[in-house]
Parts: sequence; structure tokens; C-alpha cells
Amino acid sequence: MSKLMDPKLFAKLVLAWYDEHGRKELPWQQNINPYRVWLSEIMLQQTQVATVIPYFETFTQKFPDVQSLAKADIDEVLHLWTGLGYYARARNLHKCAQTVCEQHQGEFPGTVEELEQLPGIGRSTAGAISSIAFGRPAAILDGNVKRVLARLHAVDGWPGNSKVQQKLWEIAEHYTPTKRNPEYTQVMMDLGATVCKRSKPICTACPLEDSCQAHGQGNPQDYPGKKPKKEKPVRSCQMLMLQNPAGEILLQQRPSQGIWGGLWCLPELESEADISQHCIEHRFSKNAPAMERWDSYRHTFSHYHLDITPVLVQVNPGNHIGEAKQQWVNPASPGELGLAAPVVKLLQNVAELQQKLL
DNA sequence: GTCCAGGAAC
DNA sequence: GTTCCTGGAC
Repeated sequence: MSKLMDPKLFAKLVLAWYDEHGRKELPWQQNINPYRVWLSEIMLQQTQVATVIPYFETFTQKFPDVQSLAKADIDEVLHLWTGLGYYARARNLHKCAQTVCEQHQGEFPGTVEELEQLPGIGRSTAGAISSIAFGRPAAILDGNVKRVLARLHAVDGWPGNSKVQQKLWEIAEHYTPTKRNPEYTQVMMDLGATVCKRSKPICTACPLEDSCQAHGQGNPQDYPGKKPKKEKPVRSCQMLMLQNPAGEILLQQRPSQGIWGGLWCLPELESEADISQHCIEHRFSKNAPAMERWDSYRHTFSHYHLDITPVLVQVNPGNHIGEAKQQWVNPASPGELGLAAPVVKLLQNVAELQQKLL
């Protein structure tokens, strides 16, 4: 790792770039208040700006303040979050809004220490809110900043490693200025997102070009170090599209813990399971129902591959005893439910099929 | 088509 | 340390 720069010089370089090229028109940069900053920061975790914008607009229209979000039904929150991924964020978002209302009289606290106590807010997000919403000097270390700093000082190793993480936090703290801190926070994220990109960084447009160790070495793409990769296990399942005579499809709500927590999904069976037997046991039909196996496809998570075989099954649920956590929906308009991405796709496919048959 | 980044919770 | 989901990169 190379020697650290003078923080004043560093801030001067990046802030001059901010004045010229920084993003200042993003929706959450207008009418700045702690609620809007918090909402945007939670959405921006693991998610790019372009994806977040329409969700941010929807949420701020439906829930203009922390009170209205706290009062909302969790199902509505999950529904509006559908497609953004990492649904624990939505549950924490809702829980956090309620905590702020109950324990902080509806006003977000301004210090990193207090913010970190809230659900869904870790050290970096707490720093970003304290800095941008409250104008306090606080360091951040999101994926963009990690990349900029790892390249600047040629920090070896994968940032998921706690030693490397610690090193990067030290550097981040070293450079965090007390003057113009909110703009500094913004420019560090902007630089990572638009110049010091994961692939094809535009080093000639970077205010740190002359100081950057990795650029000097000619290998910025080698930083930050990659995660030591392990083989992902492959799991497979059948997803049942149980269709009743009215053309509706059965959805079940998942438990709040685990994958797709709280979302509405198609019933899953192990790949070897006998669907006819399952349908008879659950009294969806008396005899082997008509069914159509579709081509299977792969859905990949961070830690495993899921090979999904969709099966469209015609059932007569006359005797079926409905449970609370399931419902029949029209595939063309499933209603205000939180749906997992593969389910959205399969329902669309069913709806298109029905359209053609008519 | 397949690979992989990305903060916080656990 | 492992788990969560999606979309962009290649």
C-alpha cells in the first residue's frame, strides 16, 4: 500500500471535480431531509441509481414522511418493493420507520452512533445519512468508495476480508474532511459510479489520476481484490402453476425468514416429487390432473443456483381446503402483492398463453 | 447464455 | 464467517 496523501489536498482535488462534474440533479438531492436521504440510502444499498429512481418516486409519493411509512401495512411496503431485491431491506425499512416514530418522536437522530442502532442501518449508511442529511463530518465506505480507495493506494485483498475492510475504513476516515463534508460524501460515490467504475475505469477523467497507485501500475482493474470463489451448489425444484377452471393461479406466502421472505410465490416441489400424487393428496383433484412441463431455467443467487422447472397443472380445487397464507390470483393482474422475480415472469407467461387461447 | 458485485443481519 | 436477490458485464 502506498503512502496516504494530505487530506486537504485530497479534498481539494475531488471537490473541484464535484463542482464541475458531480451529480446534483438526483431526486433525493432535491428537497433534502433526513427521511428522503435515509430512504434513498437504503434503496441504494446493493442497487444502482437508475434502478432506484422509479422506486424512490413511488415511495415518496405514497409515503411522503416517516409517519405515513410507519403506519403502512407491511404487505403494501413489500408490494411496492417488488423487484428491488433483498427484501429484508424492506422489512427493516418499515421497522426503522416505526422505531423512529416510537423512540425518536418521528425525527431521525443525527449522529452515526444513534443511526447505527436503527434496523437496516450499518456503519456506512449511518455515515452517509449523518453527512448528507445533517451536514456532520462522517466517513462512508460503500462499494464505490472501496473501489476508489483500493485503487488509489493499491490495497491488496478482498474487501470482504475483515483486515482489508479495516484498512479501507482507516483510509476513508483519514480523508474525510470537516469542510464541505456532504459534498465530499456525494463526490466519493459519484467518482466510483461514473469514473472509477468496476470495469473500464476512465482514469483520464479522474481528479486522482496523478496520485493513483493502481493507475500508475497500469492495472486498476485488479483492485479491489476478488472474492476467493467457491463452487455454488445447484438446487432444483418444480414450480407449480396450479390453474383452476377460472384460469386463476395459486400463490402461497413464504415465511418471513429465508429466501423471498414474506413474498408470494408458486408452490415448490422437489424435482423428483410426483405432482399428480401431490395434487390428489391436497385434494386439488381426484385423478391425475392434466399438466404441461415447461423448459427449466436457472435462477442464480449469491450462494446457489436454482434450476426451476415450471409445470402448469389444471386442477379442480372443489374439495381443496384453503389455508390463510394462500390465494388464487388472476395471472394477468395479480394485485398488490410482493412477488419474487421468477414468479412475476411465470405469471406473465401464463397470462400470455391465456391471451393466445382466447 | 453464465458470472459476479453489493451492505447489513445473523 | 454466511445469507440474502437482481441486473449489468462479459
